[in-house]
Amino acid sequence: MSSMPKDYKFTEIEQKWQSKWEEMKLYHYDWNDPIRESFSIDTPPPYPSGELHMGNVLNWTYFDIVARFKRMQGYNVLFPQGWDCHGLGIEIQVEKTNNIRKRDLPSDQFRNMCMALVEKYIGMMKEGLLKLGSSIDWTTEYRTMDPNYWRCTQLSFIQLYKKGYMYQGTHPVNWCPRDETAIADAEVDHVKKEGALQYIKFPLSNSVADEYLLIATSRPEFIPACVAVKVNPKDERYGKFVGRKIVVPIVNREVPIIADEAVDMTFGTGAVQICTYGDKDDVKTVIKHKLPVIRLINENGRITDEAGGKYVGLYLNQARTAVVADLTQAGLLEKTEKIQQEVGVCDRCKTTVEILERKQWFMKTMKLSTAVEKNANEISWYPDYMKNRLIDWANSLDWDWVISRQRLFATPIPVWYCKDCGELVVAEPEWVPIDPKLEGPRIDVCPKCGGHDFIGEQDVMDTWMDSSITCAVHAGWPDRSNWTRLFPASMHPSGTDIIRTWAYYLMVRHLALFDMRPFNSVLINGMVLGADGRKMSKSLKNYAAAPEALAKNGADAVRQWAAGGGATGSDIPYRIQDVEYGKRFLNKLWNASAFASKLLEDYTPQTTTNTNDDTAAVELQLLDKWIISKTENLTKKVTDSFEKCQFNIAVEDIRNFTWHIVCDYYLEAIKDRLYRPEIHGKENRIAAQYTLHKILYRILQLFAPIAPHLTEEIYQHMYLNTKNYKSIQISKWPKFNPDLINEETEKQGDLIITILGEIRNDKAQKKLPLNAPIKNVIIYAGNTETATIIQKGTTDLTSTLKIENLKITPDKTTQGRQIPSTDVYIQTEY
RNA sequence: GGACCGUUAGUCUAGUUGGCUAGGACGUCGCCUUCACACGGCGAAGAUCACCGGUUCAAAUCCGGUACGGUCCACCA
Repeated sequence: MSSMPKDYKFTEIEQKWQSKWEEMKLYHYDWNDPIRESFSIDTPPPYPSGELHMGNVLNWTYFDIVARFKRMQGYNVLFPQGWDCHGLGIEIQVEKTNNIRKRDLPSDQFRNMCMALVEKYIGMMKEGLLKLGSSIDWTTEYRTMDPNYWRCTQLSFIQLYKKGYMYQGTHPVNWCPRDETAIADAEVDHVKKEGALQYIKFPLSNSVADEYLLIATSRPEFIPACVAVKVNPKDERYGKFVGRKIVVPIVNREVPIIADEAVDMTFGTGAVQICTYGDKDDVKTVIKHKLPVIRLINENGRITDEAGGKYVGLYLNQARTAVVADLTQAGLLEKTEKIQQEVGVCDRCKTTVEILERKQWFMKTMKLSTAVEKNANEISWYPDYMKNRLIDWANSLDWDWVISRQRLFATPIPVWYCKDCGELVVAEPEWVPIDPKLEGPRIDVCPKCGGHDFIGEQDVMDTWMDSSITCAVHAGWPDRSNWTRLFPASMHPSGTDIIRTWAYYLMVRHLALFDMRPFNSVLINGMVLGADGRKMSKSLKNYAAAPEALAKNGADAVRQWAAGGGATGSDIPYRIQDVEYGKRFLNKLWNASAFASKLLEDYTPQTTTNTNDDTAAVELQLLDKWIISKTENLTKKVTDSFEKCQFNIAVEDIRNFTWHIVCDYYLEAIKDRLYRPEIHGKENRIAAQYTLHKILYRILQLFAPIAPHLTEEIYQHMYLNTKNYKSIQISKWPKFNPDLINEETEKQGDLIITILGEIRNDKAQKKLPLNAPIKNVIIYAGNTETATIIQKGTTDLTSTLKIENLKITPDKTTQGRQIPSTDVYIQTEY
């Protein structure tokens, strides 16, 4: 036992332990341990986007608590850390900060700029994770832009190609005209926008009476690409026209009028133009009715030669103005209405997404939906109801996953095309990592035509292709022969917002690659909101910077907010008061420990590493047994809460018990026994010391996963000599001991505590200090049994309350202060 | 429009299998400088547990409905 300084200086102490833990290699996964069971966390590699944010703090606190808890339970814990580097976000930022467009400079130069920015961001985020005290095994650190990770991603592509999961096709895809790339459904955001609904006359062909249909559309610029008009066959107005032809204005092309029951008769005019492609519904209609496709726009959102006529080269919004003007002039525009519409925008650059048909690479994911649902139902979800998000998403998809992107900073698709015959050459596993834009295939001639020249694939892979194989990569695939012992991962942590991407893509990739699910449980975190309950954003002025919060309050305080701020999976606001409360609790625990360490200076406990094997050498008092019983109950509750990832319950129980039961009552009650053994007896003093020593250690252990730094510091001062663990972080998690639970003792102790509180209350009402002496106290127990119980607390009552004469009688009375819902009455005389 | 979640004191929240005299925090008010801690202690006020109905000896808790809020998804041409 070494003496503890008066104040807890979190800045110094947290930093000290962060580097000491690293020196001790405390968090390294032991790849060669054949005995201990492994527990692996599929740490989602974050997208380096700048400084660590509060959302990261929440996530990493969650699974760091799990990692520390599991480690103490004796598991060989794998807590890896990677960085998901590629992506449109970085490309856009590099363009913005350097004021360039990526296609204006050599691709490798642009990619180097991206890598430099990513490295800068990784540095910032890593510093944040270290300050948070995350027990990451840094020997596992990787970047998805590293050649070795490219190799994994490309290898998985080759294997999936060989298994028939990867194919090329010309299917309409979501297209961002600004970034000139295809994007997945999951990358499309929907925003509300004010739009105009134009009512346009489409003349019927071969009509003697100049009949026309009125078409309502919010996208008149698509008229040149109109391939049909659809109506609901049940619609009395139009049913009779089905099968006839109609003339598309401006281009004067005849198109069929088709029947489709999906048409909403109440919206607009009930007659809809089908254009290739104005929206996703058009795509479905074209496929269903086998309609021709007229390509209206090209990759950068301009009108094509193919369809454009006089509008060639215009951007869509320019074309709209021109088309509307032309329609007005022709007298075909009947009216314009304002409407609220929702449009899809690119989630990175917010440009309106268009639908474009272009050759792309796809992964056959649709056929895995049943398997996704089955596996989602078989794994554990914390909280359970979140599994619906994955199942619903899998079942709602309209088409396969577009895995190709037309970008630069990404993993290349390892394929080539024969210049002569177009034959596809896919890389062999031993060729990767490889960039087909820079290198040719490692064959001499085209296997089909014998040609010598090849063109490398220009498209690259979706970033999710990198990050959706983490479970296998973390486990050691493809290099470690025994990687399957860490697969599936024990736990995959995910945010509510990325279930449909991360959890889904992990699921389909691993199912397709290995016919195995990637993880056995999912831990869900909610979003971090501003203190006002709204989404945290710099523009709303409710943004809290994580590095600042950590520097100001320390990791252990911020971690308490993250763990205790709300139920697992629910969104939690960042409330400063919560952090400050956490800070005050640390202070309380520190002071209580410093106090205890003084009182325990002359106490020599048995040296043991078995938490359940120490026994008191002396007879314990009622309150000693009472607090030990309560501590066991707490142990059970906290262990259960951690098992179920209910961190908020664990935090609250530990704090309330420590602060309001141990400090406010138990510590107050035993003070006099500890101070004055000459009055209360040496045995009584040792009993209190034994109990205090035991319960404080227990509290530190239970709290260690949440506040690792403070608990470590106290442990090192007070318990290192007797407990034989070099760190509390690897001490053996306490096992709940039902033998130490005694409900009768707890009830009796509670009665003593209630009496204590009642007499304190009496002093308060008489406006006396709590240490004011009381001359006489008579407790009327009401019966002999109760009197005997209260008798057991005599020492603690008299010493805590400074009672000079305490008389306990089994007599009944109704005079004085009643202990609520009992027959016990108290009379005091000062 | 669909799915999921929520609605508990001025504010935030706990209450997982129905037994609660509804727990805690922040804030408010009063008292106490007490020999670990004023970053403290003791105490007070403050809640018809959104609303309506049902099941039950018993409902904040279970069931049905309504209203409001949130999140995700899908969407109207």
